[in-house]
Amino acid sequence: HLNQHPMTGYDLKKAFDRGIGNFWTAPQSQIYTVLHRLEELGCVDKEVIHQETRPSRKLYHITDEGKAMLHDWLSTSHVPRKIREPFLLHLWLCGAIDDDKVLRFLDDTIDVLEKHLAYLEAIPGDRPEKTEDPERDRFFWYMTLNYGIRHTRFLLEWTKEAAQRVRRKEYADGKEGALRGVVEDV
Amino acid sequence: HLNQHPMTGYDLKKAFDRGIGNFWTAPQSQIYTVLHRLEELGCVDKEVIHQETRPSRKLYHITDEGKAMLHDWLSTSHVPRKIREPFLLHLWLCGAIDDDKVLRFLDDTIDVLEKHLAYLEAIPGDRPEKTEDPERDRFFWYMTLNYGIRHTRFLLEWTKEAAQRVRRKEYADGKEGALRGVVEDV
DNA sequence: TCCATCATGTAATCGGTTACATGATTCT
DNA sequence: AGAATCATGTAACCGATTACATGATGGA
Repeated sequence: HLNQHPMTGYDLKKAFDRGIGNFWTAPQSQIYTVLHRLEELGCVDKEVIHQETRPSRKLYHITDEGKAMLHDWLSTSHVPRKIREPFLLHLWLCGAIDDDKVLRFLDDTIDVLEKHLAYLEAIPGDRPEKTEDPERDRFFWYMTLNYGIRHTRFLLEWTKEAAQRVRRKEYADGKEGALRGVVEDV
Repeated sequence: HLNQHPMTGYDLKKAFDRGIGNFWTAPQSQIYTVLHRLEELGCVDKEVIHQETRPSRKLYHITDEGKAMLHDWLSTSHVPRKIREPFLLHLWLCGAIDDDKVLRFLDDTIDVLEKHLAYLEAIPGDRPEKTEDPERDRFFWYMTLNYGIRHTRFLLEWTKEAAQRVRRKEYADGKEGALRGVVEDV
């Protein structure tokens, strides 16, 4: 982001939205507060450009310190062991409700996922706003989209299978049921 | 949870940890504050049982109102469209660093995922603490574990593929590269 | 003797979200 | 005429996390 060129909070917000806006949006107020925080930490320098008619633009330049921190953060993985997914909580609590409610929930989920998948798949890989970016950047943008699509597909498949099992009432067969495809076919 | 039998905060914490502790843990303080909140909302009734030697236990019983709310929440899906995954942010920002750093990140991620997968796969499907639960509850517990494992497998596969692509420097071929398996084979 | 179990809370902090507030310019 | 773009911020709130605080009992 501002590793390449200095940016204002406003620019940053736009870049963010266009970049991973499909998976993550940050409110504009947060951008500004984070930018202030980064400034205090010495990660960025502020350059104020006065304007007559509008609020003065604040161009933020990344400092060497900021660069170091960024690179540091980027070169190690940050995969959480605990995936705080409401979906899992939901699933776990399904013991408390009866089958048709569970199925309503699962079918509802399938529906949402299908719509979302369709939406993601409809995003053109060569959208015009992207074409001005350097090839390598575009590649990583593609990768995030690819991830999103594949992930949603995975979710969809899994949920469909789960719904099948509930429909067929395959509760009893622990390993042979819920864990099928987990224990045996490794 | 306390839909079946009344529980204390302490019990609830344990049930929670044993239930979906692998994917979600809540600090003990949160349990208590949420319980207080639920009481104010009229979702639970408190029964105080005095004890000489210890703090008095507070048994919480779910009310009809609470039951209704729970069932309501459980029978509709809550899949977030925005999956605020740090991983995606990370991936997107990879444009800012060079290939070996990207690969270090991806390999690191693969490593973490492999360890995590091994951990999840080592969890016995018939752990003793579970066997006292009713069959149907156990089924849903299995399902959460199943989800966790399959999800981690998906992540692992995807990340390995991604690392391959970076290693082979397949940046250029947008659709044919990053989106392979997305655009064509639908 | 030391650790785990039982059993409850409060206080401080922190990051994120929503809502509020302003105001000129340019495109439709 | 009305919407979108440019451009910044503050304030209130809310949920989650961490740390602090207590203290008996029973087993290794």
